Amino acid sequence: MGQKTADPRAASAPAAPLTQRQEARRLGILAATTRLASRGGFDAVQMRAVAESSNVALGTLYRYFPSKIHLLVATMQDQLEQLHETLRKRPPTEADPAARVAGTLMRAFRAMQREPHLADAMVRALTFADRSVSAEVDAVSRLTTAIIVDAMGLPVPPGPEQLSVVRVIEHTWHSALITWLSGRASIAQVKIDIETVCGLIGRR
Amino acid sequence: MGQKTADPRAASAPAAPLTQRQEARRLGILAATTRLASRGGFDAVQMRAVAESSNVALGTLYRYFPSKIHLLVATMQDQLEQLHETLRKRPPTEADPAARVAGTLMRAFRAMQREPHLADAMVRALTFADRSVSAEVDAVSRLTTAIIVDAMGLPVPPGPEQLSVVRVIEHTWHSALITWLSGRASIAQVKIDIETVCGLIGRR
DNA sequence: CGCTAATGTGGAACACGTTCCAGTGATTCG
DNA sequence: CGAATCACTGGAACGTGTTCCACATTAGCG
Repeated sequence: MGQKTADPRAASAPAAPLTQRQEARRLGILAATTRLASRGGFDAVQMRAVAESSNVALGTLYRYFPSKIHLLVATMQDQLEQLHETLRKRPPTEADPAARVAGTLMRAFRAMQREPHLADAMVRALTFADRSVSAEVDAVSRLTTAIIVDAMGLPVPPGPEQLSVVRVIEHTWHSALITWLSGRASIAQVKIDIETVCGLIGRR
Repeated sequence: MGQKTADPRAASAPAAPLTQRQEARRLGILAATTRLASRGGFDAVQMRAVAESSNVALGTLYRYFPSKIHLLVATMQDQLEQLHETLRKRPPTEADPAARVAGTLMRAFRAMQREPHLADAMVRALTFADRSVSAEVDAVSRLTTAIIVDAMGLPVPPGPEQLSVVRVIEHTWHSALITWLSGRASIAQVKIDIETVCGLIGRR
């Protein structure tokens, strides 16, 4: 009676396998979301509009993504995966680990500047998410961590102290992004903040 | 035409003076908000409920606070002012500036733990706020900065580098709070993150 | 091929933030 | 005191996220 079988994508791995059609639908929804978000930001991503724009019924949209927040967090995950891919192909070249991390984050930041509305939608969703989205937000967080750890060029299993530093960098990254998106900090200030926090790297 | 006279409290100082009745109303609204938030968090702060609970018509509530976000950010400002007051009376006693800041933030954190729902409502509002609330969010940010600067025991005008450090600490504080509130980080982890970022103090 | 369960469709309905308005005080100024 | 202005009330109305439901389509499976 209760469960209507598994959602088509509970967290990431151990969910229903998704047929081709379903995967295509999912991607279509994410594409529509990106499109709408790139225009009007968070507010423009209206569930009815997403459904229409991706040729899917509202109920179906909600079956794939149980809330607007889930949808936008999934979009962020999508974008981050692309970024991670790009970064793997052309990794940062700076000599100093701290500079590599700062450079990587600034690259990501520049990508956000190109699509500020999209960035707005994704970041607002990320920080507004409550416990019901924690699994998905966690996935995004792991991705971000991976990107930073890669940039640091750490030996595979980083120690707990290094992980703390990475977490603090991630905190600063998110929060600085928010202050920029809400117009309370300039691009230059975000840069300074990122560089400042990267000063934590390579110290004990 | 257009402006319906000044809102009863645009940002902070240069607004309409507010009569006693009005100030009382304002405080009543904030009290009702705190009450409701302390129970059910962000979702429980429903504008109709706030209006009813503070014996004010919905339209009046909106005249005082133009949105739910404004209302919650104002509540946070209120709480922070109280905290600042408390801290001024009993300042941190640690010898090291970094330890003083960490201790101060942990004290604030403990206050949040006592009212997690209230904290949830306020912090979610703070990070969800868009440009239309930037003045109010800025006021909160200035208050937070003041608290941290006080704890550092800095000479009155801190240099730009020190201000960057303070901003990074603030970023970490907000973001760590969010991860705790959404159940993705433990209290211990928040403590570690705060202590880690405080390692930036007293260097350079 | 037909049966059955799972999926998808279209749309109504509901909740809550927000806006608006007509009427009723309350306050101030002449 | 009278009049004008402003604030407050009560409530209707609207938009958007979310839920629900009756029906249609699809996909596997004997």
